Amino acid sequence: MFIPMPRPSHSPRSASKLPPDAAPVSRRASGVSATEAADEKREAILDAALDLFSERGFYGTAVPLLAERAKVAAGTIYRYFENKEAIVNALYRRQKEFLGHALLAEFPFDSPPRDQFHYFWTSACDFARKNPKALAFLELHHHQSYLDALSREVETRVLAPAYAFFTMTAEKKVTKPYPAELLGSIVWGSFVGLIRASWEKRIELTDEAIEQAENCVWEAIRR
Amino acid sequence: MFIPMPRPSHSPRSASKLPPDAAPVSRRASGVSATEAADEKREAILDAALDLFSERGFYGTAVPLLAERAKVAAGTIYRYFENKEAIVNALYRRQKEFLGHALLAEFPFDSPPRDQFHYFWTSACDFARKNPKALAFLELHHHQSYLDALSREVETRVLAPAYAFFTMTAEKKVTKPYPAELLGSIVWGSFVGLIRASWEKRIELTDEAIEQAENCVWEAIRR
DNA sequence: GGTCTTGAAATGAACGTTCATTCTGCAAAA
DNA sequence: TTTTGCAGAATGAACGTTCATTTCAAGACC
Repeated sequence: MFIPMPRPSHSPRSASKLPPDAAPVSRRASGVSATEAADEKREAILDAALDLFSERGFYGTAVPLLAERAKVAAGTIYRYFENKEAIVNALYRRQKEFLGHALLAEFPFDSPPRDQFHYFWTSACDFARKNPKALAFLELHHHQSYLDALSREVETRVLAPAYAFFTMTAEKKVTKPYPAELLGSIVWGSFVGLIRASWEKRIELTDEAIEQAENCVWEAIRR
Repeated sequence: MFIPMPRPSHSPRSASKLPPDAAPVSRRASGVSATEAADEKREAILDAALDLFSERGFYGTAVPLLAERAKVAAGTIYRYFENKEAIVNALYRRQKEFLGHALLAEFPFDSPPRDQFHYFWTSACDFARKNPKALAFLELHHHQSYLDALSREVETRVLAPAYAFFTMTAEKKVTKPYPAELLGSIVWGSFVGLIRASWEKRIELTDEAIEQAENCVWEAIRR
């Protein structure tokens, strides 16, 4: 039988203070399976969070539901994350970095700008097709109040190469002599518009449609 | 002393069934001031809802906070709206219609497509500058699960003229021979991208920037 | 005077979070 | 080889709070 006890008003969670963004690590350095299991659980929580946050948003997702989806108990979540905000921030950073890597992984730095743009456009569409939830999550949670300074920093860092590209191409007189931020917002806006249209079944995201859109957007920015 | 009563699981709100989207109306047809006062209160609630929903989203906005912002008691809200969902739906419909009217009010039906596009682009940017919250609300709540069939119908109806425009201009060989939905998603996506960039202070939405963006987007779609 | 409107208070449900307890697996002891 | 001890991981009921919603006494209005 359960007997409720008077509880200390602010117990400092004993000795182990959780590092802000890391999985808890077993004390023995040699053992692997325990750490792996912990990592798996953290992954399961983040996977469930991606599912739910991208569909229902941050406030629309209850922690107990998140726990159920991740197949862990509600309390377990708080072994891996300080609170609900920490989950959304960890996920945001991860997905933003993931997107950044997808766009930069094989970027043809030595190719002409038109080819570089082609690489960007097809990589971005590929990312959207393969990771629709990741993109939906990033767009839905972008610039929200619960994102912390580190998440915003990641955002800025991932965006930086795009501005560099548009500054460079404008200098080379390949693209229009407009601010890099303006061209960037049109390109990214078009991309998001296209992807959202495909999510809402207004268009089908075929290779042909992607190529047509690329053609449009290049015409938008080229001089 | 309060004696809790068993409550009907779905009480039909006594005699007067609230019409889904109208303010409660006094029974007398001649009287004005009471009806006006009721209308004012309804407006105050919708105004507060626009403020809060556009900043914090649907789930992130608490009804008591909404009441406080509208300078009305929480209970009063339920005299004007059946529930929280009814508020967001009423607001969505109103703002979508508002946007539709802004874009169609003085549409130059007899002008050449390029001029029509210019009218669309400047009207849309004007709307975004004058009603940033309305646009933020519409973009944030677009295609969300709590929007009902009527709201989606309004969405479709307001979108229809845009498709008609792109179909017509493609037939006239003015714009690229691509599906209207594809061109539409690129144009609207660019517009939203531009406006969001201005909200996030990445660009300043000057007349010059609007003109440059218009130039880009027209180049994107023109043949 | 009778009807309608109001909003403070009340309500139960659901929220994020906590923590006493149980489970688990390995290492030392037997 | 088996048993025992124990620390870390996991659990889920309970907590205090806040949520959306309802109630109802008192005032406003014709």
